[in-house]
Amino acid sequence: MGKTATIRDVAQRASVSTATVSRVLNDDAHVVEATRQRVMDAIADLRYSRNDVARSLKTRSSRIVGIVSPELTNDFFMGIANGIEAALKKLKYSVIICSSNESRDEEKRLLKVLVEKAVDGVIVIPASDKGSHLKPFQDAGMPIVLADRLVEDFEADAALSDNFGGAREVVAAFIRRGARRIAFIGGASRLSNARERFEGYRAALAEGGIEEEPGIERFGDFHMESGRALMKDLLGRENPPRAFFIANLYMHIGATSFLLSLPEAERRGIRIAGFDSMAYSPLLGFCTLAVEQRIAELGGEAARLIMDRIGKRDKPFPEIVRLPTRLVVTENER
Amino acid sequence: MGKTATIRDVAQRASVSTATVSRVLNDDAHVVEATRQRVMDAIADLRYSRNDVARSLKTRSSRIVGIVSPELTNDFFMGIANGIEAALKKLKYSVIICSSNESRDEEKRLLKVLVEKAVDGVIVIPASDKGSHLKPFQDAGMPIVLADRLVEDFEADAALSDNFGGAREVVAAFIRRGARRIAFIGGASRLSNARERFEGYRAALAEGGIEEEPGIERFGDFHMESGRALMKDLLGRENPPRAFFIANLYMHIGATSFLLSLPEAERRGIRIAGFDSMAYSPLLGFCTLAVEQRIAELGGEAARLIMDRIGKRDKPFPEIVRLPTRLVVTENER
DNA sequence: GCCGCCTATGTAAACGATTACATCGACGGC
DNA sequence: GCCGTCGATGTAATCGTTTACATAGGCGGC
Repeated sequence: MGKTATIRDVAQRASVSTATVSRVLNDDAHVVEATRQRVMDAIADLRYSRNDVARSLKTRSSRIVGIVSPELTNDFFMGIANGIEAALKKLKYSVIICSSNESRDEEKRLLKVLVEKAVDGVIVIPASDKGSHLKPFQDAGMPIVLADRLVEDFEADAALSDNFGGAREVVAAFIRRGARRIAFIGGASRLSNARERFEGYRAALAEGGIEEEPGIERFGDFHMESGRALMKDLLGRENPPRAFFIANLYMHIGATSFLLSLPEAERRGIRIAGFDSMAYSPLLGFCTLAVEQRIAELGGEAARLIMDRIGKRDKPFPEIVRLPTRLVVTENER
Repeated sequence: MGKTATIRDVAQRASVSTATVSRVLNDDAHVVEATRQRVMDAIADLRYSRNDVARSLKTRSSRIVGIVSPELTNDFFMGIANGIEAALKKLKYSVIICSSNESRDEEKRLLKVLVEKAVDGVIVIPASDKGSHLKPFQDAGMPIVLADRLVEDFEADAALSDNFGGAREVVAAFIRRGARRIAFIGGASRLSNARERFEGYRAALAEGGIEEEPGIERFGDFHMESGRALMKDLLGRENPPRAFFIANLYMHIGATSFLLSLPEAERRGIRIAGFDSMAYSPLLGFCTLAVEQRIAELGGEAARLIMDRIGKRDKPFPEIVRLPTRLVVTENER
């Protein structure tokens, strides 16, 4: 198990200089076919594999983009990561995916690590509604792109879903299908996309001529437990609603699991319009409508944005991309 | 936006040599407190950040471990990745997570990329039951650890669940709770963990004095669609079983979603024992029992194995770790 | 007071690639 | 036949660290 071969070994074996080897490695023109072939043979013989670390040092480009996600075990975030990875693969870029565990401090620490690793850029799915801790990195020249949501005190390119439009569309469709009194369950309105979805809901109500009823609007935190608690809460009040718009998938799961714990009679006739659908959505028995985000495309756009920003670091203004959502009539309704 | 500061700039500003700066950066002893302080100040003043690429080049260690997973959008695999990341973080290691998209060729390509990136080791969750394409990398000196399952034609350290024991335990419990005629739905028996789970099921039947009935044993491919189809198939036969052991979560979801599409009367009394549980498991309404894998620990063990292997590359034999599972009585049963 | 040793620090050579610049033929135009 | 040009290849500096080795005080023992 000798040391791995270097470009010098290859050069020697092919009787050329390292410059020439490097040229064939990088598909440079200006190298005649015969030479190229000799080099290729030497590479194969020696099982040479280029050392990208050395390459990165010299070229000051690691061809790596960092992704910081609040969680790893979340199909929505990983769907975005997937979209990013697929898009970047074509450009021979790789991706380092890190979990901030929904902590702002960890997010900051990860940025520091990624800077040390000399990634060419970072795509952040923010863990909170704050962004000030990202600023120093951006100021130091690190390209940063936001995905899924915006944050306070920080401006950057961003790839987002049209949360407002999606919510409005699904609630409007819900109304067309006869729902009148529609409760809202969603994330804290301090978070950009939660707020946008809530506003979309309100817009649809207004356009449908339905009076808003603040008593049946509940805000939680994007987690199952929260969805479960809010559903319980709403059903526990006097004259409970029977139709719900639940603006987040995990809250939707939690709410549904609460419904399943009720006696058959109590839950009959309950209908839900949701946001997002995933592999396990067929299990969401009360769901009749949902809007899907174009998750992979969202990742693809984030990838495009980061590459643009890497390419020309002084693009004047942040570019915000809004992806349309898609209305889905759930099978469950039939 | 000047160039970022280097160790030389820091050295100059602190009036020491680069060697000394490097020493304080690496917590080397042999540097007196006053000097250390001066260096720290210079680092802060210049907002110096170490260039890990150069460090890696010199030390021949990138402090990065690659993870190759068949999918990103899969909470089970990402749970493992999470466990790995958490364990490695303590050792100042980072992680590159890549998706092989369940393709062996892509798996191979990723290994090549990771070798170029000079990762210190790779943890592979195999995309198939074949492993021969991993051998050349191992032979070339790359530490490789398997997670979740074993493969043919390739020997390496591995972190696995006790699939046999887990399946046996849950099926035995199922029998104790009155199930007699238990159908099997699982992955192709060519895959190591699918086979092990099937054998666990058979063992439990044998121990419970229940005769095996090959007609109600079905093998699919670990996906929702497959679970759905097999459930449909089993229920479509004459004298269909009412109790099922479904040896994989996604098949379980698929099977459940088929049940939900049936009229109430037809699905009444059906009971399922499952493998794994996740955030959305409360939605699996027919499930009464499940075994949980210790997913995070599995990742932690994989991390330990890879670090061991990185430390002493010539450990004689592959080490196989089997993690116990945990029986869970599902809320749904109450 | 000298010697040896130990501790803090400096010097400079790597690590393995890329690439600006130099070189060297060959070839075509006149 | 000479010169200019251009295409293929080589030479060697460089990227930012780490680290083996050198050095230089300082101090204790005798």
